[in-house]
Amino acid sequence: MGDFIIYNTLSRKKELFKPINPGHVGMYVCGPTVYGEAHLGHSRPAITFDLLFRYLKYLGYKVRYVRNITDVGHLVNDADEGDDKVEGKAKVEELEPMEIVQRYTNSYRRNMLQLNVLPPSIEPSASGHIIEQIETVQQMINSGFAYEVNNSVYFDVEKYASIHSYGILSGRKIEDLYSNTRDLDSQGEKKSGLDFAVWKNATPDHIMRWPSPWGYGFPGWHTECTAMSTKYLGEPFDIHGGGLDLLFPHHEAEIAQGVACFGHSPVNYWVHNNLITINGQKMGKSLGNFINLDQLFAGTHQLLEKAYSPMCIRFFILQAHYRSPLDFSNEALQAAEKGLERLFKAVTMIDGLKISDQSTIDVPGVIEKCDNAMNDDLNSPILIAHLFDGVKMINSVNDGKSTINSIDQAMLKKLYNDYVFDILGLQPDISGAGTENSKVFGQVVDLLLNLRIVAKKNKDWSTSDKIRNSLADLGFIVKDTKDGFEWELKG
RNA sequence: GGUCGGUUGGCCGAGUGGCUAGGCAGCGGUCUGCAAAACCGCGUACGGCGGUUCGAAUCCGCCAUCGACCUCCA
Repeated sequence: MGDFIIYNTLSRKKELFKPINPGHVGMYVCGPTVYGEAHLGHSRPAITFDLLFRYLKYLGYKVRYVRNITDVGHLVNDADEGDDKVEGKAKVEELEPMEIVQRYTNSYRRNMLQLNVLPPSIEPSASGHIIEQIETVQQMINSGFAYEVNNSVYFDVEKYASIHSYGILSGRKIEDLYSNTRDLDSQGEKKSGLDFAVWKNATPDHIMRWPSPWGYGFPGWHTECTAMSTKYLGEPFDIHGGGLDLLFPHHEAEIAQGVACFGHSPVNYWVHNNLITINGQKMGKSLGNFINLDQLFAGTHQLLEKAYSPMCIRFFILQAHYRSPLDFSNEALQAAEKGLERLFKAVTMIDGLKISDQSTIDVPGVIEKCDNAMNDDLNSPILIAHLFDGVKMINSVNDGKSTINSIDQAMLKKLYNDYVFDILGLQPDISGAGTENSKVFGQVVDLLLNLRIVAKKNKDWSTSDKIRNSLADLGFIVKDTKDGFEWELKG
């Protein structure tokens, strides 16, 4: 567990990571609201924190990773008015809200599996933690930072700000917030426009409502994260992650709620991933550039020139640093696709490299650079750059222009296993490989190409080209090597 | 309007006060019956204008521009 540095939004600095309990890390990440298909936007935090999860484990930490499923409490329009998102979707589709929740939870998990995102240790849902949330609300009332009005409970931001500082995470000043609140009229029953609901009264026409000390209702939009993160990770806990768009007000409110409940800040390290744009534009439903992951994998969106595999998407996202904005375009994705292919190809060549007594390549140097890159705030693009330096070495040895000894070969093997597969979580497409059918199939192709070798020996170029061209028409790429051939089937 | 963050070669995308990022595409070469792959070499970029400095793409100021957040959003 070396010196792992991570950027903390709270201090706006890179900090040395030190867990509360040596050897153990508690991490909470804001998961999806399950009222629609998972889209491109969901992939970035999932992959970013998957990378962090994997790297912490690689460093030897025992990690408890909690990622919630929000299935209640997020409102469609104004913060404290309008319908619950899940309930709204349920009405449109004429389904039980829990059917909506189940359907989109399933599809989210399926998409995450495709992206090779590891399942979190615990995946709690808001609707399954109503009792905990009621307790959290009660704690806020007891400490004097929340008040009840007409069967709803609101967080008293003004009172909180008079004692603690509201806005430490997002860098906002309370005065600015007042002057910038767009809609002072919608204050309604709240004491102040800045106050937010922690428990909301619900009339009988709401389907999703639960009994509470304040009557029937549902929890406010920030309550679940405070209740569930501290239930499973304690307080304070180590890392809280999420998209940059959640910084304000969601995470700011979580800090305030945590302080109100426990008397101290609930989280040591706040980590935020940047957002994704498409052709330089923000992704938005109204802009027509909202791409679901299924559409991306199938190539069925009008902005897509082709389908992109989940691994291509994963690699593309990892080629940018998690705190930088990332722009999706067909050109960029296709570049990533080709690069990834080259990387995988080199990895499969390591085992077959010719061993020499001496190495003319610097394997330990590459390893050190890779470690340094990841230790510096998860710099996956730098890591990948160094892995490509290694690719050059592998190819060069394979080409007979450099040599490698057995020790370096073993180190190289471990390096790529650790970094490509375990940490970056990239995996070659192995669908269909290894089955009895595909074995026989491969043998048939080998047979044809062996015939071609004979033709080549006889300088019968017309036969040799016919075999290659015919196979090419069927989607095979044939490459001659010094002592034989290679082939692959393009999907 | 407020807060914050960008602006890097054909495209994507790192980065540091002086030392080649990397990927993709392109060009030239080696290899090959041809091709593909691979290898070698090449392009010499940092929004604009000032300033600090022996030296700035990297620090400071101003301007331009883009974006995020300020309202549910990953």
